[in-house]
Amino acid sequence: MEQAPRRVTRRRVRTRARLLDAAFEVFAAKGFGRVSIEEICEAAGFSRGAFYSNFATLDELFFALYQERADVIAAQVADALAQEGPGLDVPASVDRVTEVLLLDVDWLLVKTDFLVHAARDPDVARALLGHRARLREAIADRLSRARGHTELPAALGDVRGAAHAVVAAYDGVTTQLLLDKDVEGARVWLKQLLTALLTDGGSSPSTH
Amino acid sequence: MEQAPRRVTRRRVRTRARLLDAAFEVFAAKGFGRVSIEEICEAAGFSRGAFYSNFATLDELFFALYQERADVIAAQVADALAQEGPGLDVPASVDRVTEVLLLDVDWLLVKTDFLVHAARDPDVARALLGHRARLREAIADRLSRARGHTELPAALGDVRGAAHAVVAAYDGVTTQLLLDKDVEGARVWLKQLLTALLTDGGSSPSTH
DNA sequence: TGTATCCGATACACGGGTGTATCGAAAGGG
DNA sequence: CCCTTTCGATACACCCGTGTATCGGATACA
Repeated sequence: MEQAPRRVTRRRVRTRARLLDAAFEVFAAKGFGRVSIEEICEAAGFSRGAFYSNFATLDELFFALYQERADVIAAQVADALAQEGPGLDVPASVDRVTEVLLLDVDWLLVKTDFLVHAARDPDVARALLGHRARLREAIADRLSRARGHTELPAALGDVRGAAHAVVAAYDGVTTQLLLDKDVEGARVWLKQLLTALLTDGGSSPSTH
Repeated sequence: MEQAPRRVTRRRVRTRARLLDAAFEVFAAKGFGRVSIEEICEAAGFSRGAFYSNFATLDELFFALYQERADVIAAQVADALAQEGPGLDVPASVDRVTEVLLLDVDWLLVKTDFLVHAARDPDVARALLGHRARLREAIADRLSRARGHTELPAALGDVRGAAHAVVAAYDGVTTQLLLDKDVEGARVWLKQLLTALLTDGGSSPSTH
């Protein structure tokens, strides 16, 4: 298993990275499924030989691409959640997280392509589900640490239920954003939705 | 403009319908973008000539397919919302609507494909946005008719905001459903989310 | 039933993407 | 500084899907 190359190469990682970056651009522009291997190589300034030397199939590249970027985003979110001491109020965290998320529409496009892809491939679906589960867990942790400062409404059950709701709200807002491309609107709307879900009674922040 | 055929044909509509049905199956199975015109024709039992006689491009067929099915679903939802007199409580409507929605995972697959497609084509996006706006309007109507029986939490602003939230919740639940394929779970979860959003304080229905 | 029209099947030419095999050049160890 | 190893470019054979033009059978109307 794993016939590793003897010398751990160096330019290899560079070209691999360039391929992934180019793939991101092309995927965002045309959508996975309407993209050929050639296009990606051309965008990266390589020939197809470079591709086949680094990946076996387009799916494999797509998976690597998603994993890479998703990990970065996840780290950013974790950062935003972990900042400040164990017990700040939820609204502040909401603000900070919504600032981090929903930034890059291109990423959302690729992400949704990946979702659609995963929906038809059980293995990929498992991976994505795992990723989402980890995200929910981080959110649940944050929420439980905020207990006492802001009590959650009981409607969603325990903290994990609330985390689930947060993710659902995020996905819902994403869907609309993909169509109207209104990032700022999506941000305030997400903030509103989250505070409505997470704070009991949900005192409207825009009812000044 | 519109060079209409003299005689309004008859078998034409039959083959067109068969093509659309076949397209739905193939799209659901493989995803738009990984489907060739030939595949659809083969699945429908036709040759490519039939296709080009009825549609100019795959996109056109996809649009027609979406419009057709979406209209059916929209009518079903409107039905479910319009049933019973002007002022029943919201939870009952929630029950009935969640019963209608989230039934067919294949439809969700195609629908999401269409979303991804629309996200990259402004014209299609406009159409989809219009469809969603009409849906929100129907929901808002229903909610305003229920005023007094169940007061909404103020966090979402007016009734239109609440309708927006309902759609977002639906989209969010859909995303998860695409991955875990757990229709019953999604239904329960959507019901829970909606009641949490729409009833003040959101008394949990499972906290007997 | 005849007949003008329509519809879908067939044939053809073409472009483009795929995967593999081979080779020259870069990279890094000794 | 040489020399082995690795990487990516090039070339080749191939398949598949597209779009169009043409034709024969089906269809609807008189």
